[in-house]
Amino acid sequence: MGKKNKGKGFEGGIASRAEDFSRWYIDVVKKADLADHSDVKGCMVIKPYGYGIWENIQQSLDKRIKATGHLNAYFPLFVPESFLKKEAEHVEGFAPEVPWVTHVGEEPLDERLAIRPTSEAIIGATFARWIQSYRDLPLLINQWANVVRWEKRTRLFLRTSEFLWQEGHTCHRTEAEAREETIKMLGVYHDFMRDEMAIPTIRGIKSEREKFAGAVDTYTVEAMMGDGWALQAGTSHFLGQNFARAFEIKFLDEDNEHKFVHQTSWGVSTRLVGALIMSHGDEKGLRVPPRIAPIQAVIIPILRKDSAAATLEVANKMADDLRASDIRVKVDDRDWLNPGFKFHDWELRGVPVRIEIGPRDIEANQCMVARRDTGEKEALSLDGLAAKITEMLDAVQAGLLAEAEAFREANTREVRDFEEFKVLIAEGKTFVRAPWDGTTETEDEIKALTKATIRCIPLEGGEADRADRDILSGAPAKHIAIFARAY
RNA sequence: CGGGGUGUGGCGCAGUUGGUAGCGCACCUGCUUUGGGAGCAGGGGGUCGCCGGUUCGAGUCCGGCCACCCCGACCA
Repeated sequence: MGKKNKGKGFEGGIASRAEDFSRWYIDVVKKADLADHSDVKGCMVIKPYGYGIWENIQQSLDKRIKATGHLNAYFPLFVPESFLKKEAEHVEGFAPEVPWVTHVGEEPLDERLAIRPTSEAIIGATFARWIQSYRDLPLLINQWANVVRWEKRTRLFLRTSEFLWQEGHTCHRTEAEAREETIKMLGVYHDFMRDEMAIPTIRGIKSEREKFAGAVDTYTVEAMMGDGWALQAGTSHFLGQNFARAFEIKFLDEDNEHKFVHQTSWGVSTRLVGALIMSHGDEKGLRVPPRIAPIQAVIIPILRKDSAAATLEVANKMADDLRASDIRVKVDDRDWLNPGFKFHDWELRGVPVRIEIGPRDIEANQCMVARRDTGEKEALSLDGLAAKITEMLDAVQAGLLAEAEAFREANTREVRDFEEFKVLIAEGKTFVRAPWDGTTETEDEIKALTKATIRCIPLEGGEADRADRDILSGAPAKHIAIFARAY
């Protein structure tokens, strides 16, 4: 029995988040039933609960993508080698991690097929046929798909050989319009992550070294994880006319001239589930923001032999009432587990609100309600419960965002001295804002010396002062960049 | 691709100097429990990663292979 022993040492427990963050992450993914390693190296099995989170991310983001005028379509998984090779930088960037289909049965194919690492090539070739006139523009397409990048080192959700994502591909008449689209979709990601996932992100532009193979400019939304490391949560690329030239995506303009389109592409992936875990998790496990949670409230009936049926009936009725108010509810009616076990179980899975209902409560026309984010527990009347739960879910949503914002603020520093820079990075918990001379040489040297990479030059606050000198080289600074250890 | 480590019931592990496999959790049955990880009793489940060698006998010793994990390199 010994309840005291059932903390850390308990078999069902997880590693301490404070002591071993990466072990904690794996434990949460597995014990909260989000995903598992598969029989294929580097690939994962996304389990129903984890997939439920992804589905909510998908549905919610899909609405925003459609609300900005984009339409969903689907393109092939296979990319002919000749297509992939058309954009030189692109193929060079992806070649090392592309798996190839070379045979059908025993017959070799005339041309081998890449399993898509991303779809610029196959979509570009298609767009060339779709577009004739300036009246066909802008062309605003999105696809939900799986892609494959054969990674040498993988981590559940954060970097797997196959992953699920969304990739937007657009064509525009002018560069200005395409650039505007690039920034607009970066904003859609930023707002989506803030409003739905309670994850604050920094919008910025990537350095030459970190940008997408084939892009002119790559923009990113960078998030700070619970250990202070950075995670690129989404990207938006201004492709210029690189792919348009490679695939001859041309249109006849008003002035009767053939012109190449200006393109963008942008994406987020199942990595967002990893971002969610590492942003909001705590020592007890996962904390899922209510708007994304597959289960927003779990009802735990306190079942006693003599009153079990009556208690269950009240619990089920309560669930129906909450569902009528669009709350996603589950009644945990497993009669072979005691309440204490269930409390821990649902806390580990991060369900935002827990409702306990037992004989004593029923008598008093109340229930006990606990918030996952703060741990606060209070008695609430059964009358008008749905409205109060809805209110509480909003409070949890806001609370998680506020906590994440405060954490990032507390762990961001503006630095002008390289010694201080080194110390902060070595401690590994900080976003360091520092002047950069804009050269790849300096960027590489800083990385070699400290392991810190330039996450981005933030769109807000990325301008260097005239007096600023590069943190390492001492040369006049071109930007204020954000440096951090990154996943 | 370099360095290190680990492969034994579903999971986590133990297994002395070689003698034919065990523990915890989980699972099944029954009874008692149930408001912070329940108790008792009974029960099911393993060709010890693979191949070969040494030996009367190998989870244990030797050789080869494979897989996975950790650290690095690499990774829009």
